[in-house]
Amino acid sequence: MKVVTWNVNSINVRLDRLTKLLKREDPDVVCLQELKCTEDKFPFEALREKGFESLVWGQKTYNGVAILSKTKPSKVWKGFNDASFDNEARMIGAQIDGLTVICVYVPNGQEVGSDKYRYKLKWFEKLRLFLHEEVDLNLPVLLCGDFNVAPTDQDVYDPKVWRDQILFSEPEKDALRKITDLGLQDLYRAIHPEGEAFTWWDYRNISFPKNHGLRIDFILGSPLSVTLVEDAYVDRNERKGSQPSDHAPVVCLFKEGFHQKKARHPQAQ
DNA sequence: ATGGTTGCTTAGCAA
Repeated sequence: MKVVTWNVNSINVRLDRLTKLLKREDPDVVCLQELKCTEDKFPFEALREKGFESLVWGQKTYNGVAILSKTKPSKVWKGFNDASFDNEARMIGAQIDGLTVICVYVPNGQEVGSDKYRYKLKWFEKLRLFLHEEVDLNLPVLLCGDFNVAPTDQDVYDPKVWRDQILFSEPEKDALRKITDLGLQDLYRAIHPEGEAFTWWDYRNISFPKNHGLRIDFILGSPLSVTLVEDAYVDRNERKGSQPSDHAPVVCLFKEGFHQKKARHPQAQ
């Protein structure tokens, strides 16, 4: 059982790279962010030919999220069912053979102190409440996506430069920590407690050749999923070559039996 | 140095 999350920065520009990734990694589930297209322009058929059914919440020009699966996923959420947040396509959730998969594209925030920054912090709090109230974290749950926050000093190339900057400010880190405090563990760090593994490099300033990156894309897992993690890595090579996304995919490999896992302590309602 | 690059859309915004 393999899960991939990737901010593609336009699904149609990245379709060729995506189909090669599907062949190379042979994942079971793929979470995509920043589709930058509406559902009528989403390449359902091209992905079906590669063996994947797609669940899509699109938006014109901006945002857009999708979950691809070899087995047909059932839609459980498109957004928070809250009109004050659901004008932007940033969250989609699916049930896939007893596994709950939630795919998020957290707002970037643009600049510390801006309106977009305040919206980002509110969005994080909405996500936390949603997870707390609507998701049974005693079951196998994966929360995957672009969180637009680097949690620790080793997740940025120069913590002194990034101190209090967007993607690394303390309120953003606190907001992410409140998500992980629900019991959702960073599965990359479960396998690799130390060391750099950036997932995003700005297109500007030749950031990638200088490895001026941040680790802001994660697969977070509920306790049952942590017990089954076998491996986790960043597909850094995907950032190389012609027309890359500015993000690299994050991959998580699980032992067999994931779908059979049942909660030991069903959540009291 | 208020820069730089990419994508969507077509001059300006978002990242």
